[in-house]
Amino acid sequence: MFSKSCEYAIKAMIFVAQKSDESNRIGIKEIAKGTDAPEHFMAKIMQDLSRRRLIHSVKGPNGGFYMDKSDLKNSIANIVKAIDGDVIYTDCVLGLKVCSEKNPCPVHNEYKEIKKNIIKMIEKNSIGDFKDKLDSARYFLKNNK
Amino acid sequence: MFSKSCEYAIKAMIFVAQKSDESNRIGIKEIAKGTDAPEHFMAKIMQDLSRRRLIHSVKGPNGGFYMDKSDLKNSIANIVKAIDGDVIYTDCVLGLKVCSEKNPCPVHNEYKEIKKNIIKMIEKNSIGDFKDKLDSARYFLKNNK
DNA sequence: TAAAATTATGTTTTCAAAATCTTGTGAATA
DNA sequence: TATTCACAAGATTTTGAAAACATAATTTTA
Ligand code: FES
Ligand code: FES
Repeated sequence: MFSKSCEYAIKAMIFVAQKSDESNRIGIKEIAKGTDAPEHFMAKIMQDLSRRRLIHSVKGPNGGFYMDKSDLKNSIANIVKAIDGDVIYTDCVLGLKVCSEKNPCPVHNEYKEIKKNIIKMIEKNSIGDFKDKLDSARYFLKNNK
Repeated sequence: MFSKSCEYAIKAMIFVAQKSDESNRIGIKEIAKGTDAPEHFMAKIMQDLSRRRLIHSVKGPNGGFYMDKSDLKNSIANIVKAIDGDVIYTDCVLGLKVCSEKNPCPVHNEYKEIKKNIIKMIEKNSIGDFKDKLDSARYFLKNNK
């Protein structure tokens, strides 16, 4: 559904949202550990997110990543679009070039509703909402060992 | 959502269902053309489907692939399971090792419902149903040019 | 023997991951 | 105050593996 990069990106965003604030940044190593992601690969993803201004970063000693109030308002959809583009919005489940009413694949009508729900899922919840969820300690970003 | 192989497999099954019967087989070339798939890649997929008895094949002159009555009863889910395994049934949308109620990712509850619908979509419709849809000529296996 | 699937093997492309090099920043210090 | 140094992100390149696609040889059978 999402690319590996995108999965890591979402987890990283939620992780940073929970663990950091304006004056308390968090480094790439911790982010990688906290999300079960390979460090170098995660570093690259964080660059993308930062370049696209979905997250703030500070270089140098005591530097790291953090999210401010407005960052917390971003939806999962914004992350997905930044990393994977709009494939989720335009893809046909059977791989036709475009998904459309004019040239629908046999599964189109069934899939249409599912797609709607997927989009709702990623658009209605903001990073901030997920931060709260994680705080409640009933949700996880990695498997318990 | 599905692998490329799986997309091709589903299209091929629907195509053969529509175009063939017991005494009227259809060759790999036609299947590839009719589904916009690379011929040799599709050949391999057809082998898989045939080995797993989701479709019948006959070698030699006038040979080819065809589906009998019982083949038509297969659901899309059977194809998906044959090609992609059960990832659709077990995967976590954020890539956790396992999707479970005990160790849910932040999106688990939202995704749970979507997953249910996806499974319903692939289980409730049989290949035969899609054959009828295609016959109605309002659905397509490839893009109109 | 010719037509067709089957099998085996090879190549290319894409994606995930790792490594390395560059740039910017804060703090110590002379 | 200017210099330097270490720390941390940013950017680029390389490697690895898997998926997608292609070629060729083999078997089966009308
Ligand atoms: S055309 Fe296939 S999902 Fe819309
Ligand atoms: S744990 Fe992530 S979808 Fe169920």
